[in-house]
Amino acid sequence: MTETNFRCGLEAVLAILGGKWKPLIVYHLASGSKRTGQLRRLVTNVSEKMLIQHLKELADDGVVRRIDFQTVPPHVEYELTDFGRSLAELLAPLCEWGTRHNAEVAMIVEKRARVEELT
Amino acid sequence: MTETNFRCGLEAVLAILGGKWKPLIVYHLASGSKRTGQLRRLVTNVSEKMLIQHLKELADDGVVRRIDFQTVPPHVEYELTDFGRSLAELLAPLCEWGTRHNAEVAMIVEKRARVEELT
DNA sequence: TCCAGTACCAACCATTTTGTAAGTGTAAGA
DNA sequence: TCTTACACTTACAAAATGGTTGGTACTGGA
Repeated sequence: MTETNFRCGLEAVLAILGGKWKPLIVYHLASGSKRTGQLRRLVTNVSEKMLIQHLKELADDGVVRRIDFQTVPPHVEYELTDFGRSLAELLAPLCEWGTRHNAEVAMIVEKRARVEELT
Repeated sequence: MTETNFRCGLEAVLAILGGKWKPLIVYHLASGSKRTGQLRRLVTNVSEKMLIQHLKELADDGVVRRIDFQTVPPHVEYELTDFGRSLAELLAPLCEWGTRHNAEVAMIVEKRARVEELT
């Protein structure tokens, strides 16, 4: 069995958080456990299906913990594990950068939209 | 025209670096300008087509600068802009985390591969 | 009795992303 | 003369990811 080897540490992080929604899910869980519906409202544009799927993958990978309160209607909460928290800590500087450069990035996104309209 | 609004700074970062290969491209350019072939060899598993495409997008977004030496055969180098460098700085802690947790992540990846074999 | 709420599933479909292959032009070297 | 190298393009195909819809079960409230 060949050992998985990453060229650099970044590949390892991307292997865990590389999904489209995963960084945002982990980010929102950094402030405390959340129910599925809460996450659905917090994560912009995510569909229910993809939220559930990525949560499942994050749980399988040991990044989040799923807590089923065994009630009806169902009450489920997701929280970060220690492993997940260590990942969430990495996201803080990204958030700060994004907040500082919000205007620049917004311009870039709008410029892309304009270019797309022309093609 | 509606203004692009991000729910959090992380969305802004993902809007720029969210492509599959973009974080790795920016990471490798952090150590200095590179030619296309060099990047191809450094970025694990990337196809030529996707490398070129993501480089183009990063150049369009002002993250990298493309330098054409106007020779034959062609000699082109890519380097980070100041904007790109500020992004690359964000990746350093991710690399460190990934290096520290290399073994854990490798196990996760291998466990996924085993689960996939069973389904 | 009916409806809302919750969390999730499965089937099917759509979209996006990626990969492969063949091609371009031209200087330099074999 | 032919081949190699470079960087990139285009067309087509494949794979991956994502979205929609209808469904499940069951308590509690209207």
